[in-house]
Amino acid sequence: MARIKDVAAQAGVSVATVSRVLNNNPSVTEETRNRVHDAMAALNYRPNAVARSLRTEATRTLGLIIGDILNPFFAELARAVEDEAREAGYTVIIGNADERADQQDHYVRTLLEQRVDGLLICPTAEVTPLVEEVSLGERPLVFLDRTLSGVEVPSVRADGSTAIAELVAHLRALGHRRIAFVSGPSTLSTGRERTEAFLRAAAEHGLEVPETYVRVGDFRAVSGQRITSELLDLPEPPQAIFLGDNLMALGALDEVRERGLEIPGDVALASFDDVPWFNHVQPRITAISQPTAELGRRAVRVILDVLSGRAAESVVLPATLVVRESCGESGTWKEDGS
Amino acid sequence: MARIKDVAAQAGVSVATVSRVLNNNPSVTEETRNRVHDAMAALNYRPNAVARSLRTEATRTLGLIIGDILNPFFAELARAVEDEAREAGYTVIIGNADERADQQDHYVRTLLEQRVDGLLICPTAEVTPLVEEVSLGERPLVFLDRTLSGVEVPSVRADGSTAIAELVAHLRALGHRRIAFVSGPSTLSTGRERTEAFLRAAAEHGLEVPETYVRVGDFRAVSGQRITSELLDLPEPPQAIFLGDNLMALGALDEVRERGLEIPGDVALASFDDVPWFNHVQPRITAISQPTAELGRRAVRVILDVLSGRAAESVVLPATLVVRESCGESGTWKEDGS
DNA sequence: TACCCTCATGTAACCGATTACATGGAGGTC
DNA sequence: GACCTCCATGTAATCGGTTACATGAGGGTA
Repeated sequence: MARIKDVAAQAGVSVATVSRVLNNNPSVTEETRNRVHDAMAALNYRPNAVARSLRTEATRTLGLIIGDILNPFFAELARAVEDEAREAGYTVIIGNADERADQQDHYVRTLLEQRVDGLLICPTAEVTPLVEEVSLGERPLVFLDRTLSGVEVPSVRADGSTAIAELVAHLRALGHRRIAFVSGPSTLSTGRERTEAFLRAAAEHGLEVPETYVRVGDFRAVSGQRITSELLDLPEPPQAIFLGDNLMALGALDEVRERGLEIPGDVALASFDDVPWFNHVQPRITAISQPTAELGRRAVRVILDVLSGRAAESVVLPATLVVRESCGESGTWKEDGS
Repeated sequence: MARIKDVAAQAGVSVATVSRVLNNNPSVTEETRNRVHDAMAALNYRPNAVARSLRTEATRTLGLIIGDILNPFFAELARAVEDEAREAGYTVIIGNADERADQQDHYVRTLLEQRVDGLLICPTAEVTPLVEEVSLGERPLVFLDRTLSGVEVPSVRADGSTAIAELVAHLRALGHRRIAFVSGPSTLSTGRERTEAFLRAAAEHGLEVPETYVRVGDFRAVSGQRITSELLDLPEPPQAIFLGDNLMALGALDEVRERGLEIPGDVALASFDDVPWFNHVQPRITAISQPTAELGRRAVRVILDVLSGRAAESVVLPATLVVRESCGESGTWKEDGS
């Protein structure tokens, strides 16, 4: 493979001049520039980004660690991150942590060794020593979608409080009084905050929420299914179940269907995370929609801010309620555009 | 950030010894090894993969270029590629070509500059000069899911012929005689071969397929919707529509629903690419399922074979028909496990 | 004691770029 | 013509590892 030295020889100039052409340094004559370009074309030259990175101490690469690319929420996030990064001239390396702390750490380590310029992490529930250590400033780091309590890192996420209050009001208006909530792990902001918002809204509507109605899942489908099963087996099962993410909603849907129950007649369902297929099932699933793509794009901008020496400001964007049919029919819904 | 030199100084050895410890060279004394490990821990040393790659001319990184990570088929493919690569000690960089040749080329160029050890490409319809050039052997290259006519590159893909024949038989058994097929671009194996298999199967069942029933889409939802609309507007619309991938099926589903038509009563639908949500819509969509994850894993193994000097053998795995309800009810179906 | 072998470790070249600094030719001024 | 300035280009150090080869201590043998 041709190196800069070969191009220089072919063009009859020094390697410095070729490097200047590569980096669009204006102090190269038009004529020399052309000769160099011709030489590059003739030799089919491809600059070696590895060598460049070693010298410049910058890889123009970002690392992104997500729960699982098979989860449509993370897929959309990843897509947005990649789009925004590409526009800024960066490449993204994605790691699937699979909601496991050890695999998350594997990718953190690998990406740091690869010297990514910045790291975007959707952290798992557990605060690992490695993540804590990196949060001290080893590399620019931004938490995406979730924050970890006790770890000071700029974050980009959605706030669902208002939307959750709207959802509770919606359920209440449809006559549901016994509402259960399946949250994510309490160490994650997405678990803790959503639970608090739910309980607050329920209290405001004078709804009593027994402890058995507030459950903790792990953001995976099986836990949604298991917990739904347990809820439906209660002596007094809930009239509505609100799932903390789309995968647990999928599990809940399966469980309800397996039991031959009707939605929303026998039990109403709602979910955090609006994903495309919610709009294609019968009945369509009422959900709280996060500005997913925007979260991804903003996260990249925050990292780029840090990289260019600006201060990093955390970003919180509002989530919105998208009313469909899975909680019941009513004349009061808003129409959903899609 | 600590360098190997710092570790060497701290441990009172030379950089060569530290390097030997890093690479598990057995000729280092137990005692020295421990001293070096202690020094690494004390300095929080992280080996610089960029420097290592420059010297060893290997990055232990693979490039994967897919149509779009938002397409569940590609997401599953990417996930499998990443899992298999990780197990072999490789990192994967994913690029979304968005079914656009220019963006595909952007990633091919970028990944080559990053010196990925191998490239897995799900090629877009157009054979670009760049891809052709790379196919000549610049880097190990494997085509995934699709092949390009006229480009000699090992490939890993599914063969749907048998499953398509089964699908046509299934449709025929349910009484459908007018069957339309929406294929992908004819320059792609996934377009060409599926069309041929469909026409052959139709002929075997004595079905006449007018030209207006064989359409070419672009593997995106809008084209599925548009073509479905055109098909339904024909003086003699088809009784069943078979879509060449899951996104076009999504578009078709939307179009049928918008017109208030019943599936399968007014029109039957079937799709290539089985994706999870096909099993959660009403009626559940009959589809041809590819061994997606296996395709991804095998592709990585083929690339690793090439990297270790072994001969690369193309892999073709069979796709299978998964009968559900979107083509009609009948006592003769096979049950689908999920 | 002389010689050789083994083996843990050290020295230094190298990978392919970037870039601070050096160089020297062209052109301007007096 | 002497001198200065400007600027296009060249020279060589550098980034942080790996590794071929050198080295020298220690042990075995005659």
